[in-house]
Amino acid sequence: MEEIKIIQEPLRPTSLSAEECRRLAELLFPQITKRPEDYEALYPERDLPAGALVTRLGPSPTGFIHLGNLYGAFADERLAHQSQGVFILRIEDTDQKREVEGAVETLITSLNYFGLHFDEGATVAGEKGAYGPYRQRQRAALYQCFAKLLIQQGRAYPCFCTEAELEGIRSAQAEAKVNPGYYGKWAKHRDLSLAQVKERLEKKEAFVVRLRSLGDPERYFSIEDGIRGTLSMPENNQDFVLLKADGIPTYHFAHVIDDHFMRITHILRGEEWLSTLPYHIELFNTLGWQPPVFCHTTVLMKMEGETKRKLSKRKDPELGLDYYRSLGYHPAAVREYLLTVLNSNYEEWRLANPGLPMEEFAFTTAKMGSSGALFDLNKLSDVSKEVLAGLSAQAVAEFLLDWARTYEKKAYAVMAKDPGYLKAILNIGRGGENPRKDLIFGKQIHEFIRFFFDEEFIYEDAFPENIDKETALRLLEDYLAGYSFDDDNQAWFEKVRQLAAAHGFAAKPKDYKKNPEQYKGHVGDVSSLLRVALSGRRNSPDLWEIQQIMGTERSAARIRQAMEKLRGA
RNA sequence: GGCCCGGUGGUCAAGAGGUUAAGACACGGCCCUUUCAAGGCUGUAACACGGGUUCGAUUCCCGUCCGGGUCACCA
Repeated sequence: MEEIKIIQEPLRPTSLSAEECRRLAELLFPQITKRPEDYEALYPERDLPAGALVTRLGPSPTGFIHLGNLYGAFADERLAHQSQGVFILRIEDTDQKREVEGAVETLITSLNYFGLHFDEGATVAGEKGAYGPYRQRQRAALYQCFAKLLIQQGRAYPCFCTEAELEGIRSAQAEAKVNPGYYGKWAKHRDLSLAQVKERLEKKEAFVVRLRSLGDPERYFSIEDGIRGTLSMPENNQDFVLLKADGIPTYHFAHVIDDHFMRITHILRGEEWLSTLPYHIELFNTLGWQPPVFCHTTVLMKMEGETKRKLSKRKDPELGLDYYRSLGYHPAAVREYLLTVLNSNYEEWRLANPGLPMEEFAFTTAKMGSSGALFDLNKLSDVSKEVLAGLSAQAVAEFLLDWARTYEKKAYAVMAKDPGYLKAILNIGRGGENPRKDLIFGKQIHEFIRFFFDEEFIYEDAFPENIDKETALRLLEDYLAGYSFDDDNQAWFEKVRQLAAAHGFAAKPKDYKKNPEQYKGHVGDVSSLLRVALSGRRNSPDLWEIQQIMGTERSAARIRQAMEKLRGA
């Protein structure tokens, strides 16, 4: 990775003396007694094989994750695990207001469901790993230690501005047509004297800690992004907030400190962080730490009307992970889909290696796209069909039942009654060179196979219109008389041909096409009649096979039921 | 609006200074076929625009346009 230009000479050093800075720090953080080097010792460099990557997922516990989050998380997971590195779950709970009860548990369960497992970090039970705690609010003392350090160094200061004062600054800036923000001469409390601070403190005024930025936005630095290559950005000059009034850090401060002390090597995050990268770089430089490799992923987009839009948790609840889970998408299918979106060469690899587990694919950040990808349901379906077609009937049956048990209880009761039957149904067209691919997700599979179950059987389609009622009844009656479970597929269909011929239908469609006036129809029409009788549908898998699975009794009952229906009609 | 990131068929995308500009999904046609699914063959369809640099630009540079992101004591 390329070296980052270090921001050097202070533009406007603090007006306080070194001694005053020390006293200020002590005044603000008397309770902080640990020193920076204590933390360096507490969280040592990791002893990992060469080339091992340490990545982290840092969700905020707002109780909702969508496909876009999974997308990034999956990249993190692959990078860590394929390099024998470490994959960490860190809960970024610095915003108490937005926290949702139980969100962490939901989050972990969901991620696990989709095959993401963490080596270190927060767990449902608590946490594991030597670099914890992994919930940021529990690391308050650590952040405060470094806030204190920066104040000692004259690189941070307390700011007592109220909401109204900040608003005043913003409107003045708007009027003057300059960039908004707390910086330079607009940073009112940047040069408060020690006495002034004391005075406000005595009045119990709340304060935040801000960085005393030394950057100059006229100057640019370049940085190598793991996904996007060389990036050119202006230096930061914002005195952004490090510690909020409650003593809890902002994302910016927590991110830099945690990623340093958890010894993270690669930071994957959404491109919405690109514009604050200069904040983070200034912080890393100020603290004298080597920044990890930044990898800014593209956000997953959604089509809204004519335009693309970033996935939003508020507007797109249907893109929430639980949505896919509740519809019964197989986790492997979702993973497979995500991988095709994540790495452009994955599909190619998959085509060449149909049988290999996806873990063997060499995932790289360089192959990740940097333009916004649209979530493509068609593609997900296709991938899903492919994945399900590759599983055994047993595996599909288990998956289907697991899904139905929680999301489709009635269906579960029906399907679970006879596991052998269910398995036989799901085995239709499975295996071999060109398996059927009509199963996509749980709910859809259930719809697809429900006609096999008497409890759920209904006539979804009408009987063929070109066969009159009398003929239809006679056909069904004769069919019933001639049917034998022991016939093989060919023998069975031969009988259907004969049956068709006996009732004035062409035994072969070609004959019918040649002389349509000589026939009532052709064998296909007769099949169609049988198909509706047996399955309630005009389209279904192979009829002979269906009857083999349903058995003589059930099949015969269906035929009789159809006759009843015809008579009644 | 400032700043940042992007722009190759409908979608996802490969690609290199000279290619007939891959592939996948979707869509159309044909074949196979008792329906469906699968399979085989095949077709429609793309380098945002304008300037440069160059013998040659979709590829490099600049501008324009378009899309997205971000400008919080949210992450």
